[in-house]
Amino acid sequence: MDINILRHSASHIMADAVKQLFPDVKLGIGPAVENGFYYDFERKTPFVPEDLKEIEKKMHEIVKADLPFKKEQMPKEKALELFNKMGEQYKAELIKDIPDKEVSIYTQGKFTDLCRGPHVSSTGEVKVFKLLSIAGAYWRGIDTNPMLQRIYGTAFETKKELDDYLKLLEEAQKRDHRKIGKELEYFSMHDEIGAGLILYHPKGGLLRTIIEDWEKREHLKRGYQIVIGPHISKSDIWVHSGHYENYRDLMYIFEIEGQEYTVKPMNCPGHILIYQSKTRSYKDLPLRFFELGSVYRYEKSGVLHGLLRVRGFTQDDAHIFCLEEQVVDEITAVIDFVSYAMKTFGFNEFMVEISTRPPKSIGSDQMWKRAQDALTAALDKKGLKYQICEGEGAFYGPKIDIKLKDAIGRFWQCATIQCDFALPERFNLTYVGQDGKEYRPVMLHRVILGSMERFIGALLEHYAGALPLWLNPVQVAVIPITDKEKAYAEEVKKRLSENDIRIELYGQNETLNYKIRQAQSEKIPYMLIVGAKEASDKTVSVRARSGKTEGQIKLDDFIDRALKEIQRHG
RNA sequence: GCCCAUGUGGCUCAGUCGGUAGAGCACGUCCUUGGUAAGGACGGGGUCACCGGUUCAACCCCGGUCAUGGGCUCCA
Repeated sequence: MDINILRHSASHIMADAVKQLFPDVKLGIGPAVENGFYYDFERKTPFVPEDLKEIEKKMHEIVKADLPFKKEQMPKEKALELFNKMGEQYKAELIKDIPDKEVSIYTQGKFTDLCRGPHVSSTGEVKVFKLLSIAGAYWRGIDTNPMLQRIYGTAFETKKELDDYLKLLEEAQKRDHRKIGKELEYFSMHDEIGAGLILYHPKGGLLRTIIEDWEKREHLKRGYQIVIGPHISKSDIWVHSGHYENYRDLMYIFEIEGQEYTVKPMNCPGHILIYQSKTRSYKDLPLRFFELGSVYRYEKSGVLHGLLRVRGFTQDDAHIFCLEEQVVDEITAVIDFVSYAMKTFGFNEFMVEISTRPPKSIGSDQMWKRAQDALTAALDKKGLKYQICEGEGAFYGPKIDIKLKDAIGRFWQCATIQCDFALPERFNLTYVGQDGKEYRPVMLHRVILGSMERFIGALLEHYAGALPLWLNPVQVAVIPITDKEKAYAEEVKKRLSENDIRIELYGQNETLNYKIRQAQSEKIPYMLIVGAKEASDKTVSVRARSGKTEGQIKLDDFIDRALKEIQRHG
């Protein structure tokens, strides 16, 4: 059976139950969605969590009654009359927008709904379901429309599938980067600093440094040049670029001595100015400018979410200026870079999307077509499958988005590649061709990890906080059993530090068990336990984060092993 | 920005039909020197997010603000 049909039927049963319990509600829509279903209702007083239990109870009654879903086809006018009579103004509005002459309605028991169908044959088939949450949602998703009350639920064919799904939700909650970030002291946010602004604690700062160092090395290897721009600028540059017109409301703007300034919301114009700082020849291209660029955007308060949606963030941003005939190769190289990055950071699967021209955009149709053709050509060359998202592109060009699949199957938007024929036009960028004439370069915008913030959030959730050795801010905990081994513990610390292994010495006056527990809950990859035996033999006893222990091994052997593991990014 | 919920020591949370608060963990001191996930005792720490109102009296009731969470809309 198609799970979506089951869920759609479950949503009708829920609406039926809600109507029975709260006759004054008006129906919105109730489709099946990715992991379940929802139904929107207009109601003066919002639903409360206790209502969900009552609604579920009523739903079980409806299921038990095993009422058949009856389909009826009728002319639009008749349906309109029917739903108007029922006082369902939202349904009436939907009917008016249906282009066909006839519409179908479904009825189970006393509940009738406008619906394309299909449905299961009777309510008795919907045995396994659960209501999950209450939320507000705009009628038809338009923010000037009234806000309806939405109830989310899910349904499955078997109890086991439902239990597995609930377990997955629980697991996701355990991995929540906000929880882990706090527990493991990676970062924090503060009322006094402001919403969406991140304070990195020592461990978060170190993790970011490790990632940023990796980025710089890898970019230099691939022919990028590192550039750095200021965090504020006069507004003029954004007027020139067109961002001012499109995104003024989302920019931090302030005034100094009558001159308007903005906090940088993007890195591209800076890179463009660097490009323009001298006459460029076709021989210079491609030029690849890379910047770990911190940008600030005044995102609406309601969209902020942990590290995933913030107001201040640092992109691993680069702009590639190239000849049109180099575009496909450049995009291909970026895709290779992304694959390498993903593998390095431990993500094994990904999904690709192409987004096309949005309603609000600049540039000619011809430019958009050429840009999009270049993107698809590169993906085809790599043999990658992709989905097309109509109208989801940036205002200056189409883009490729790459989403990483994490350890529990969720997707994270990180890398994007955007093809831009528009900004070079707007800034009148040129290069001198072989014939001595001026030509327009193509500009590619791209990020590999996206933003440090979001990527760190993704990493923490992917690994549930247990970062691999090369990324973990603390790689080794040295745990002396008693104070008598302190001198040897210091020696071990020194030897590891000399080899650039990041260690923490657990020297407190506590029991061995206690210290192991601490190191374990901090998710430190290796614990080296040193007692009298180890001190006299110059060895360490190794306990891995997994709980696996091994007897004494030579300190040098451990260092060797650890360095190798770090090298292969384990 | 919109709808709903939440905001109590560093953390997790309890509590008061309105009479200025409590636990565990963490922290400090002392005792304990212990072989692979919590040794013991004592102690310090909160103007109950902020501002205003009602009241003899507000952490608790009302209004506003800020922040967080679940969604919607949005994401150059």
